[in-house]
Amino acid sequence: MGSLHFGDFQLMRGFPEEVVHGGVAAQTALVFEREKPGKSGLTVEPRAAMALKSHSEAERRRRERINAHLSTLRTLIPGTGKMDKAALLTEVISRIKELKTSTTEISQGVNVPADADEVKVEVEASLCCADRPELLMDLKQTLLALRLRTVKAEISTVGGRVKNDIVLTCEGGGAAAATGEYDTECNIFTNNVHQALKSVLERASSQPDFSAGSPLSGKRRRLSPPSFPAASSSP
Amino acid sequence: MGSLHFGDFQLMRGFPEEVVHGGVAAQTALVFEREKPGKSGLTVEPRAAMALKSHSEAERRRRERINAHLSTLRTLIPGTGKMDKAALLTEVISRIKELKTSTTEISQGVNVPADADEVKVEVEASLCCADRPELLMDLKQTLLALRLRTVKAEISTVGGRVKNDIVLTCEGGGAAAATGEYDTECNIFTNNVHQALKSVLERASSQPDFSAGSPLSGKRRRLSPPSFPAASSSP
DNA sequence: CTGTACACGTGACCC
DNA sequence: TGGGTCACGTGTACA
Repeated sequence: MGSLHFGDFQLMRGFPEEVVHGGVAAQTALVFEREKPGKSGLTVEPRAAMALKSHSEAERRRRERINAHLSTLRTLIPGTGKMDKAALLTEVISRIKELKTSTTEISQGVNVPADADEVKVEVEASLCCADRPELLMDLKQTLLALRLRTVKAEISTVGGRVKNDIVLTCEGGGAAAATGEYDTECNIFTNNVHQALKSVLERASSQPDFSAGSPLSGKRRRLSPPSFPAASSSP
Repeated sequence: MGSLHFGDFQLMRGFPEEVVHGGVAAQTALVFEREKPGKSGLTVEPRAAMALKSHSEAERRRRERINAHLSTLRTLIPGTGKMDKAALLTEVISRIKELKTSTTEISQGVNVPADADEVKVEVEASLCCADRPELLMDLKQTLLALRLRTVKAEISTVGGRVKNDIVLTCEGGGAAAATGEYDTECNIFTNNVHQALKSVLERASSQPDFSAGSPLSGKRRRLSPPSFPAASSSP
């Protein structure tokens, strides 16, 4: 699938392919036209000519297949439309490498056993509501008041709505997870986190809407905006 | 990099390439060797022969470049060592497609904002230790005793060591996240989870080893460590 | 005029 | 023995 709908970059490199087909090399092949019947009663030259013709046709099919695959590769990787064959393949291998590393990074990110025994407990919270100008600041200060440390944060907005995915630990909980400090520091109800986030939600609802007339019906993603993981706040 | 150390599948298809180089077509090119100086004082046939030779050489370099890239693609995708060129390209485009879809799936997995306001709080715990036969059963019962519900679990083992990544909520916490039930049910210290997992760890350590000699000395990566920009410690 | 890039046909090779 | 694949040299177009 998806092989012939492309721009036919390398097939139309001059003539409409029939003219090329009866080109120079084909004529040199027809130069051997003689009258010499084979010993088996069958003329051998027409057979040889037919074999040669089918041979060249098979080769032409092979080239078409390969070039069709190259064209689909061009559609898969953006920006390679007018590239060289070799440059296209270079881009292909770089894409495969970076995609492979990114997938393995993500999937085995927290998935490889460490060499030391350890126990880690984190709180993963997500808040989804309509976007407000001061939402991020409010959220940040609320979490700060709970003495929680932000390990990871991911924010995405679509159609005026925002979703914040946060991973939290208690202060110093990362390194102290295997020690006794963790136990004394991390006495926070998940309850507390939940209630705090609900308070953020309520405060946001009591204020005027951020995007009044939102003309965005199309999808629009926004990954990790520069504002959220701001560490230092009001001292 | 990484182009000539491969098995040289298509370059060694018969002769050692020097014999091929002086093959049939090259001899037919040398047939035009005559003595006929051009009117500008310079002989034209040797020039044409040289141009033709450099042309074929350039074409040969181009083929080598493309085939080198194809060889690196063979090294990148396992199992394509003895494949056709077209089959190799087919495998390449399928790999690119699946890698692309998997990355987008992972990255946008929990990333789309929901249509209703909601707050969700989960506990994400990970336990990393040497593998034991009864470890899983112990872990399961321990979490059950805490009235926690396992939302997601990921277990990976390497070299006799095991890592369990678990995402937990209180019983019925998933649907009741936006209601008041959640608050009354989910009064569990993350502390408690941590201590319970530590007890599992201690029970595992007091029992005979599962795989005696663990030969793991290779490097192992661990992404997303608690190295995120830490919020200011003391307000 | 000099490269560079592409498609083509052809000989050799392997099932 | 054909059908399939490969590398090669060549003709041709474009910069």
